[in-house]
Amino acid sequence: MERVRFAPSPTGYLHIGGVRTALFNWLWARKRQSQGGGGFVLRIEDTDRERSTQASVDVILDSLRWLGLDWDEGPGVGGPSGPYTQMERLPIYKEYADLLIAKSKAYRCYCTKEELDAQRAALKARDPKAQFRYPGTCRGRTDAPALPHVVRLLVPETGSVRYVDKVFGEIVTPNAAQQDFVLLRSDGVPLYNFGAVVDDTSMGITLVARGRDHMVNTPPQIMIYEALDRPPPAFAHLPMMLAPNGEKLSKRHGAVSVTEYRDQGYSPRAVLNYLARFGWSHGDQEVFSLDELVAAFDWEHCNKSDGKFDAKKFLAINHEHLKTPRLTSDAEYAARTQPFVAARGLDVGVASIETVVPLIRERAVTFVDAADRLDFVFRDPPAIDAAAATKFLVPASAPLLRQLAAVLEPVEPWIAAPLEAAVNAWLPGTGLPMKDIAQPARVALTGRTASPGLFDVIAVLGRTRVLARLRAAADSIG
RNA sequence: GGCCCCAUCGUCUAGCGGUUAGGACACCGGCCUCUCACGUCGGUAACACGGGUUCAAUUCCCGUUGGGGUCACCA
Repeated sequence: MERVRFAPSPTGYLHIGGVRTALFNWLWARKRQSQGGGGFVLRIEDTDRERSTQASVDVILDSLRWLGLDWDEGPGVGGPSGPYTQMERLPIYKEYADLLIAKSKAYRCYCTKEELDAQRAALKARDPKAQFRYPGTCRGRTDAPALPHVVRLLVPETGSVRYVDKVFGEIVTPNAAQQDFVLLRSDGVPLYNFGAVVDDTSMGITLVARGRDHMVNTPPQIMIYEALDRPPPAFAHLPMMLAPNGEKLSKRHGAVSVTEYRDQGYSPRAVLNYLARFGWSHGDQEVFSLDELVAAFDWEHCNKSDGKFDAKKFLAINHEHLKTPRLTSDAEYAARTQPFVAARGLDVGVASIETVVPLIRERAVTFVDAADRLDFVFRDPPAIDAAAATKFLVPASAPLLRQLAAVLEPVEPWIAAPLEAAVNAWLPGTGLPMKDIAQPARVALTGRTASPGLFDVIAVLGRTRVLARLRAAADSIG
């Protein structure tokens, strides 16, 4: 059984790059699950007590839930390998550290941070280019567990660590590049590499997939597995998602937290679709449902080179998902749009919205955009755009709007085709082209110069409101 | 600087020795048309450079250049 995990640090919002890591793991777990066995574990790595907060844990869990990335084990759902929060696992790390010390694979170090900082500074002063490595001061020192100490791994001076990355292939790193790094801090809290290894091995993780920025952590982690006499999991590193200018993607480059995209009216599956296609491909296919992603995902087609985030393409993918009923049903579309309609001060139920989704499906690029385009349907009287009125609600159009109202009034049934037929029958007598009547009518009915097709608008609004709006507009012209 | 990684249109990518180097987004035109979209047709646009290997390199190897990651009692 393949077991993967996502192990975020609760030090802020869930970053879009983090979502991609979670997604790839999740996709793999779900794919394996469909093939017989797969598990997705969520673990909170909160050992950085300075920056970790419960609020952040909540945001991360909410974000994952919104995205639909459910976990089989972890916070909220439990599981046999808990607890799933590192600060609740301190005894386990101590147990593993003691084991390593007993096996002489690790040792207690009594050097203080101040002493080490001083050594680092001294070296830097002597040779600015030199790289400080812990000199192994406490390697042979008499053990005194009662004294304050950290636990360091005894790293071999020679040799190298080799592993085969699922996306990068064979990676060889000389041991000389490592030092006797710290496993456990003096307060008993593990450092990242040790905590990750102890958790991954004790939770039965078989594949670790994470960002390429973690690739440098893999050799030391493998050393820990070896010291523990535990088989290391497989590793897969994902290329990084950079900002358009090649820098690390951060707040100053625009929205990077999942919640922002949620609030901007993105579809969670569009977010996942864009992220999945970033660093991974499946022939020429660009648009995927979640099921298609699960079925198609593999490590072989993961890319090795870093990429740059493209907000425009992201938006285009979102538009694609909103356009396609197969990817976003009317019901879901309405449910996701409703909060944004409500935010505009319109008290409208999901059911009412659902009936008009077809009107704006091809046009709206986000659910926020959808709410905006639907405003005229639910606001009565409609908000008339001043510029639109100045341009089209001119004296000459007043009689036309009244005539149009008269032409439409008796139409039966009140649906697009006969309504359009009625107007087409009337039009020749006016000697005007359709656009000369359509634009003033559009502004009168929707308040804007751009809207869904005029006859769809007329049909949806209903006889009463159409006649009222046309006549009100004509009256307003004076 | 040490160690590690990467390199196809502006961007995301297909390609796994022989292709008119394909798709998508973006951009620019045409068509459709009651507006805006959608749709559709077409266009501009890429193998970083230098050596090898080979009958043949975008593809394999080496180097150069460029870019990135990381060097903590952060993760």
